[in-house]
Amino acid sequence: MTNLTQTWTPLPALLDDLSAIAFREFRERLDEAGHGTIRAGHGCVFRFIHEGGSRLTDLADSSGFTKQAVGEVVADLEGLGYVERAPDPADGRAKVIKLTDLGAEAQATALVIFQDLERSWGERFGAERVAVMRELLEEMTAGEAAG
Amino acid sequence: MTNLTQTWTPLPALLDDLSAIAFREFRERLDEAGHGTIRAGHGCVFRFIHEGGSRLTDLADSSGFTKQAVGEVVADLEGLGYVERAPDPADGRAKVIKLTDLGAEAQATALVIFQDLERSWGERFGAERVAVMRELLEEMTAGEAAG
DNA sequence: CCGTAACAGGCAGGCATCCTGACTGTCAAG
DNA sequence: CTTGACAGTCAGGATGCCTGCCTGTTACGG
Repeated sequence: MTNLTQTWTPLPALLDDLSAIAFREFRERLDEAGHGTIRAGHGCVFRFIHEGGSRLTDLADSSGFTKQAVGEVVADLEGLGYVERAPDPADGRAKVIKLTDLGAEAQATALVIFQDLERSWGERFGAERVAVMRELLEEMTAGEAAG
Repeated sequence: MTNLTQTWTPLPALLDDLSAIAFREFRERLDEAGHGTIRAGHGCVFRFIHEGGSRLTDLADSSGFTKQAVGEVVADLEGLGYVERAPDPADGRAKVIKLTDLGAEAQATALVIFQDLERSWGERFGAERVAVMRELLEEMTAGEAAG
């Protein structure tokens, strides 16, 4: 699974491959935990929502998607009982999107799965090396690592 | 760009973030090289095609997409002049998909860009650490690293 | 040989996920 | 109290992938 001229695989391709493997595993475990209806696209909410609630526009800006796209995700999650929308008392235009108890539980479960997966990788491939990779990834993504 | 509860970002999310940054940079340079019409989805051909030509089914199996999806990509690349389809002399059912000279040139250019990008990352973030990441990624993706 | 299963490829249609554009209602500055 | 900016939503469209079905070819068991 990865070739080009059978010799050398570009790093971005490796990143994608590993990401796909990881997310497949992640969703499997999330399903076992009873949250099988959560899809990858829902991450733009779970990943960026604030403790006290977030506005749609904030989620859109943070995730890089449009308001419409995130709005659809939020409507979906609302129907599934993971978030709820309430009018913002401070601004009549806005609505505050908050995780429900179920949503918070799912988010916490997801966090545990991710942490467990990383720990597991450390055991199999070397905690030191995985730590190096994490640190590097954090640095590179922090400052728009292009170039 | 990357939060969850503002504290810790799952590795798969970091992988995706970096991948997105890298591919954006990649496409920009590929565009400068005169291959701006090549899209991400075309990778399933450029990445897995064999030197002497490949069958559609092989490309589909290697890339993990369906024959129909890859077929569409191949038709697209054929229209752009990057590949050509010829009947397989050994099997009347099959067709051999081969890179044209233009396609080979594009593939080579892409390879150089990826190598250059990786070298550049090494300079900015430490060649040693980037090498560790590459090695780790290769190991993890080689054996279906889940678990 | 021949009939049948397996296979390569392609056509049609569907669905999910994202987008742009246009709109309503609310806020804030003059 | 008018005007411009902004929050959110509705409508429509592009894309990229899928499943289902079909044709033509090959390979194998009788």
